[in-house]
Amino acid sequence: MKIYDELVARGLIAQVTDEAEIRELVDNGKATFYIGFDPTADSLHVGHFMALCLMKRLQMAGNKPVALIGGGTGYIGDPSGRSDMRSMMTPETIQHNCECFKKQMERFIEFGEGKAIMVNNADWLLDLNYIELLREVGACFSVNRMLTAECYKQRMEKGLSFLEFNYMIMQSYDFYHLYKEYGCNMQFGGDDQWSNMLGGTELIRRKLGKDAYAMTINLLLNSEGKKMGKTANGAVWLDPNKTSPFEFYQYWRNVGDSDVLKCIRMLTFLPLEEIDKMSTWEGSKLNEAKDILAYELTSLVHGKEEAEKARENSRALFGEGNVADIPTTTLTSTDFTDGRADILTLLVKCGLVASRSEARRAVEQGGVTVDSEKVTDIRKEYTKDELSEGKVIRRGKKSYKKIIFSE
RNA sequence: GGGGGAAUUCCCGAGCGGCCAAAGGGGGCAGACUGUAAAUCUGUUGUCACUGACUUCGGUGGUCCGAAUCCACCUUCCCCCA
Repeated sequence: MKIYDELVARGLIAQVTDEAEIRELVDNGKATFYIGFDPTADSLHVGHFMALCLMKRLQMAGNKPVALIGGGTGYIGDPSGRSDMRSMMTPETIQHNCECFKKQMERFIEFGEGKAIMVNNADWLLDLNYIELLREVGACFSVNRMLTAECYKQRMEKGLSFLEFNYMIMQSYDFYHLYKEYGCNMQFGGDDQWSNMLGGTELIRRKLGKDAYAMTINLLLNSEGKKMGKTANGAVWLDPNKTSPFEFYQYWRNVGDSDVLKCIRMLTFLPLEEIDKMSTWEGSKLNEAKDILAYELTSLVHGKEEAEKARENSRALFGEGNVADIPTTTLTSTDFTDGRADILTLLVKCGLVASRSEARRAVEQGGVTVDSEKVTDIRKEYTKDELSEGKVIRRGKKSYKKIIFSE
């Protein structure tokens, strides 16, 4: 199966400017394509991960990827897919985020001679001259047309600043620049980028009279149409310090039944035939698919070893087996009063709850377990001796900590 | 530039000068049921020394025995006209 068909089969392709032409380019390794990443945070997240996978898939098919870091566009902020204004980032933050992105990307994609290249649009955007730009590029855009773009329509009610309105122009300029500089003839991006990407192809056509192509990938939505990769605490990050491998694993282990197959198809590199076999699985059998999904992804992002650990710990925690390596909090004498510490203190100290009030509630509602024994008394106390061996304290089904006393 | 409106707890959103830690919904958390799923039901959701006390309603002052509620100024946002 050629790469284009595979992308279709995996449900990745959302919109394309010219299917026949793109298929031809991509299948024969003749595409030099770019994907842009705006440094909105100090770590990549799942959405970026999908884009990186796409890069990898296309790279394996012989195409040349260009990873663009939005060190320049980050100064503006993309209004697409947002109902509110982005807060402006300081140059320092942008710089820092760019560095973080760069490091993370290098783990997924091979950069170097004849391989992928990485560029930063700060290098050409920051020095643009306003008047020159207006004359050179601004003349090619119709405000009337821009306003009809879906991404702006959504913002017409809430308000759209001129700053953000210009984002599309900057992104278009990027494409134009890369086309001239690197012969980059194709752009990929999330489906919310469609209008911005079309802006680029059009600019290239107008300025250079050449054709360039754009293709968007489907956003990863769950069965309810909400973006995946988000938790109550924010995004699921690729940085192990922000989202631990275990949490990462658990996120995927817990996806809804109706989303498992889709995720496996879109995010993993498992062969399609194997995935098709899974599609007949039903009911509790689907748990196996979830396990595969979680393992595969954790392994891609954090490496085999971490994936192995996360899987083992999960099994130990939710099934049988010994919990081998779990997050541990070490207490010292100062955490004890008269050599004792009550359950509420322990819960707070190990970070399972935010306050003593919350700890109290958790205990009162029967959600706290110490070494598999339910704790119901909020005054229950533990001595240093009892904790010197370490105890596993668990809040609810899914959060737990090992707590240990050490002089 | 002129006129009008708004700011409440994680979010949306009610809120009469005392009965307001503040309705309702969403979300979160916990429990039951399960398959670490979904749906459903129940409880809970400011803090603490928890049958009580303390700190919250954009900010700063003021009126009052008493202010989320009234007044003044400030900040921010939105709408209409230009």
